[in-house]
Amino acid sequence: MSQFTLPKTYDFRDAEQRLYQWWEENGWFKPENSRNPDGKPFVISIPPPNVTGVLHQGHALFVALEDLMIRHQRMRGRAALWVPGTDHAGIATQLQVERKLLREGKSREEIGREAFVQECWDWANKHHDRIVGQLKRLGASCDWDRERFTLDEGLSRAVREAFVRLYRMGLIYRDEYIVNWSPGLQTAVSDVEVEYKEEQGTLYYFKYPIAGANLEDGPGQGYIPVATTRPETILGDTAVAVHPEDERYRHLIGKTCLVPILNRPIPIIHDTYVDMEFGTGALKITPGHDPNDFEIGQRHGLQIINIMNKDATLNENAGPYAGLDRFGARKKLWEDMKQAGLTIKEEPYTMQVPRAQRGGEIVEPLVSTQWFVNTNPMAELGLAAVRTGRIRIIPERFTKIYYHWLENLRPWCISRQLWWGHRIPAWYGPDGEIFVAHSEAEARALAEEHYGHPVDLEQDPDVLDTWFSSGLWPFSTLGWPDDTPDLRRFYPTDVLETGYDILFFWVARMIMQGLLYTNDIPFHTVYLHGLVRDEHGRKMSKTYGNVIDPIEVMDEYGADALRFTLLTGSTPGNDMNLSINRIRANRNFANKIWNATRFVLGNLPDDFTYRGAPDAAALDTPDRWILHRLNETIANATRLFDGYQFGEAGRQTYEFLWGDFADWYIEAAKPRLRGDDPDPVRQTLVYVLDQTLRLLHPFIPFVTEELWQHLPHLQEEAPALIVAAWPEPRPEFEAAAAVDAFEHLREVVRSIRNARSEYNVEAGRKIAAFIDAPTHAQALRAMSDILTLLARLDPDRTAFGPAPAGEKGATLVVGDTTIFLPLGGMVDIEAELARLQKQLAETEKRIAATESRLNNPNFVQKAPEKVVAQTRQTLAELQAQKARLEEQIRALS
RNA sequence: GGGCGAAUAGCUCAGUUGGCUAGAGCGCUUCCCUUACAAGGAAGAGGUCACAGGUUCGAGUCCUGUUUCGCCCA
Repeated sequence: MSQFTLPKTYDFRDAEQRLYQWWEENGWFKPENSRNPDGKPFVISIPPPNVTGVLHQGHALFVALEDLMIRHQRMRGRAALWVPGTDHAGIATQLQVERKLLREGKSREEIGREAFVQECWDWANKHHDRIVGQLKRLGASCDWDRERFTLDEGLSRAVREAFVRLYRMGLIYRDEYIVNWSPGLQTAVSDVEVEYKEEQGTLYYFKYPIAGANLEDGPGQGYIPVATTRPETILGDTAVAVHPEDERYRHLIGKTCLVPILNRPIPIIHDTYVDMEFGTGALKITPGHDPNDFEIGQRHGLQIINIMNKDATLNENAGPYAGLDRFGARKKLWEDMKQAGLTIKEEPYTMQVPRAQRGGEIVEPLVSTQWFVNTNPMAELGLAAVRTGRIRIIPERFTKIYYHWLENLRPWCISRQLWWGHRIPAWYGPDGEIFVAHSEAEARALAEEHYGHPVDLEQDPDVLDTWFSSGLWPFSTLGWPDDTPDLRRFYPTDVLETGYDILFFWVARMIMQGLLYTNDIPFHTVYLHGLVRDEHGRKMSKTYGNVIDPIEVMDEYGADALRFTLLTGSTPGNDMNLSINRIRANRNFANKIWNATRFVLGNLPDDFTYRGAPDAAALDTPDRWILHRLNETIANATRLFDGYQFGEAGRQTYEFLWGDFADWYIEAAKPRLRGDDPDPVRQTLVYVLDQTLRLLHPFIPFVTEELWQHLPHLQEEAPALIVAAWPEPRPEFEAAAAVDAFEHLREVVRSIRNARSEYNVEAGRKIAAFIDAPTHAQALRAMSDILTLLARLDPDRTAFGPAPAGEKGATLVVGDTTIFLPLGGMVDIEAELARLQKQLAETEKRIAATESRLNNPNFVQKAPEKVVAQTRQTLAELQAQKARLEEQIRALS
């Protein structure tokens, strides 16, 4: 019995938990314990998940990708650090807690701010362990000692510092401005938090009466026809605008018209913004409730009338409609206008409805006093960093989107009328004077200086946009604003990996704020992944019922299967469709590796001594072939990793392990393990497996580590695969001749298997064969054990040399090798001839194509020498094959 | 309206400096429980690489245009 044994099946449930704990206990997630602790660091900051969230495939994908990069770089010898953490997710969390209170029959107003914030903390603390535990299940090799939370003391200090600095630079200001108001959430939200949905609505046409005229005088005389999708905003109109060159209305410019029902006089103005083609060509202007109108209003010095309360009911400015909600008012006003003969028509209209990203309700443009960041100077920095190549975005096409966004930035509204979040560090004096400071004490001191005596201050009740604190993440997590050892050693970070959907929300703001506060880029590479959709490309949603829950998937198929599927099924920046079938297939892959390893271990004697890379001099053709292929696979995988082509690296390694190592090398090893000198084969088996497990570890860390622990190792080897060295190709394993010989053997075996199948030879039956191989005779002879085993030939009746004349059988031509299988009556001559003719025709077709290429002087002259030589060799082989085929056809005819 | 992406086998997808007969998984057909693995093995069927031009010795890959679908921005 061997000392190297493995259970019959892989129990990932046990292994995953055990290994994760073991890695963590040994400190291998920490850069201090890497092979090269003082070497160059490699750092990723986690995109902090919502602390109260539940793991979804988006999390699974980013964990898979980032853990892959971290593990790969750790193996490459970098001091790898993955900084973990969670986000307080202002609106989302506050909504959850409010719902919880509602279930208990309470409201946040009832319990008050302090108690509510405490409830939020309890809620966050309670849910924190769940999301973190789920990240760990995926295998995330984060340094948990460095875990941060966006609301923890250190990060809160960073937020205050950032705010104070921006304020002092004049880049943060408080202003009355039109913002996106979410009536349900009772807060302002920023432009990026509004999504425009195409929805079926109505375009209402009506008459704007001209002061002193009669409606009966008709359009352009008695009234101006105007169209709107939101009639209730008529009540807040402060002008009607027409295009200065519009012949229909030109004469009305400067006149006055009357707001329907309210009869408030407003001017008729001209502005080139007006689209003469749209609607009636005349535009009602509501600066208080439309962002475009707001700007027109500013240009023309128009009055701003706010007709709406914060809960989207109308206020006293709406006259008789005060107290109605916005949609009720719309209906009632339109009815009243109908009665007054002011309406013209209604027509169905597809419009862009602004909805809150969170909650989905219709956002109301509203003028209110908020805090804003003037992002223009930061945007310039952000643009320069990418334009000069200091920061690279992968895939590259997103740089254009990034530029466009930064070039068209509007002021960023950062105040939120919420309770859960970073309180704005601004205090107001009795006369409204603003004191922005790091702390209340500092604010008091400032105030005292200002007023000459101590005064009572009141802190701004609002909190900051969650993305404001997230924007500091890469450096605030490392200790900024303090000059900590971590900040010095690990900043700037290396790669920022996240979904393309938060390029604006998060990535751009991190770049801008990072550049401004740290005088450095926060990372040199942005890697963007796509969305995970269901098998047929639909967005996963609970209402569809097509959600593939990562936890359930891991329960059933293991974390490795999920990771490998996510990693090999996607390309950067593209959405991926996830299917259970694929996950199952990759679970099978883990099982394949497990069983290949069982085979290898089962063939090692008790006294086996592993010597590392095999001695090339002691090796045979199959060994040289697999080592050559290993070299190629290592080189390709490494190159692909360096180019962020992780999926392709994984697929190629998969193909190598399954298609080359398991299907051919192990099969070829079987007879040789029973031979005189099995040691080189054993060394090669262990070595190739060891190296392949290393290549696969970043993709499927659990099963590879578990198996690697069972493999024999050199004395000086690392204690765990997670900290073992990434493989490198070895020049002494280059073996073109062995590759040629073994590939030919593969072709011969396939060809015989094919013939057996075609002639319905029973799978178990061993048959005779004559193999006439001018070029590959020696190699095939040397591998005859393998050949007879794999092709199920009878060794006693397998001969090298031409077939005896007169026998009935099948003739196979592989290059210049001819194989004769004396199958007697099973074969009929007609069928044989037809098969050979078919192969001949195919061969001739390829010869013609190859010749025409070589006959083209341009090809010979312009194509790389390597390609030309390759083509010449192909042609020679094809011609040899053709000669053989013709020979056989003559013999049969 | 502007921009971007996708279109390759029945399904889901790879295919990145342009270069052997375009690959994989699943599904399908036939055979096989051969002591690593039936979650497996062997053989096989299945593709005018959306369409039309162009560049090139050579195009699934580069360029132009068209069609369909999807996304982002205004």
